[in-house]
Amino acid sequence: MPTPRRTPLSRDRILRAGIRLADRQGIDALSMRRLATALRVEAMSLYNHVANKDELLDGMVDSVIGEITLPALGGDWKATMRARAHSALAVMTTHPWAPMLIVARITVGPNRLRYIDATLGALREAGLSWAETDRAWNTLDNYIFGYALQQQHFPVSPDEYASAAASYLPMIPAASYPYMHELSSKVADGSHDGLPDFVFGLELILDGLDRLRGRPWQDRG
Amino acid sequence: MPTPRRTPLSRDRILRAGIRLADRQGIDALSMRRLATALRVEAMSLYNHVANKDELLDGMVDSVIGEITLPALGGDWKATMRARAHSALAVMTTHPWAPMLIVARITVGPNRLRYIDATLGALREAGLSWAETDRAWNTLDNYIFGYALQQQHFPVSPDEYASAAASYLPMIPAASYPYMHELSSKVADGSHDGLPDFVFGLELILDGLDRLRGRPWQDRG
DNA sequence: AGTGGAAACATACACCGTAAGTTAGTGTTG
DNA sequence: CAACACTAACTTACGGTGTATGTTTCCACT
Repeated sequence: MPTPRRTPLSRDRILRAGIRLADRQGIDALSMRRLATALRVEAMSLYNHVANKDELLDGMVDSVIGEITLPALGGDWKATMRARAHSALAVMTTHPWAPMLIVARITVGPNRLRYIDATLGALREAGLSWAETDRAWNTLDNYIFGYALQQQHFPVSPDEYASAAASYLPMIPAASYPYMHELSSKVADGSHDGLPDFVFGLELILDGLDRLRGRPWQDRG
Repeated sequence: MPTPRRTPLSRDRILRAGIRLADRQGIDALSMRRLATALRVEAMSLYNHVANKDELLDGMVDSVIGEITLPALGGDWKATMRARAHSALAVMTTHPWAPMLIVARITVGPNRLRYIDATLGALREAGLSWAETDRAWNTLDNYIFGYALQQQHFPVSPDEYASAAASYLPMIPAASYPYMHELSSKVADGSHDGLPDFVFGLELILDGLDRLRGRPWQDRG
């Protein structure tokens, strides 16, 4: 027997397998038994490395947050925050189950701490007060993860969006829902794409922060 | 036997009981069996009125959305949208389980349709193009529900926030997380409340939309 | 060679959503 | 009034869940 017949389990191996499984089969498919099977092991063996399922999910979340490229200090703050937002969204797109868990459990792992710290740094060095930095960070992340959630659960894919709008149109009578009806019509006939637009809200917020930044001195701490 | 010994079930009674149960015990406590028990009935009887648990949740969600006061047409658009946002947040605070379900399942009931339609109307009549209206609505709702989610899962209550920050401080060494550490210090010593601030991001977005609105004509449809 | 401890396995429990089948009560019709 | 159809309740059962508890295997060290 040259190779050990049992490759040993480890917390890291479990986390990676969990992420893989959730990526491929969806978060609902991630049960302790199924994850164990994927690792060719019995369910209870996992408990030697993670306390329980919640801790497993926390670990997966923090690992995924680690994939987001950290904002760097010293450059143009707006470009930095823009890049951070797009990186976060990209990671959330690769792991569609992640945003829900991120907002559902606040527990912070080391990666999340690092992520928050770098964000605070970029905003603070951009000239915002501490209070403004705190609020700016929250506003950005609320928007980013809110967008990721909405995008993830969208029922139709972008390319079939127009045809979907056309087929839903009868269920939105103009008499009851005039604006909804007209907007859907525009999507159906192609005069408006109707696609979710991450950039729109992001730039709105960034511009708003910029105006705040350029404001004359007042309650700054 | 003057009164019927069994008060008949109904979809509406089930929905209301579900909302009550979720409000009081949390959404995890809402199982078909427990809900049935609360209604003094067997679990399977519920299936005569709702197709399955998902449909039950959809009904609860749409009912809750119906509690949000609809934006009215004709007034100051900004005040209207501000009121809408605060009403939505208030409803999400009364039913803390709701925002998660709202973003998790896109299915639209009549109340949600009405809610969206009124929102589109207010924005459209404020002078935004259809594309801008669509994007503005999404930006606002991403922020509102993102905020509600974050607020709901916050681990400590506002009044013990400062003391919580003080106790967490040792876990955030200044060497590893300088900005996070300093921000937490400011919360601990009371020089920054650190509380989530709904208004900050909301007004940022509303101001941004206002600037868009006053912009010279271009791609407007 | 023997032994201690880590980590795997096995069993069991209470709970979940719901398919399928059965029974009770009520309103309609002959 | 009797017979019936329908609705909506109940009962049972199945395969799944997270995990507490107890047992066994195997490796690394003396």
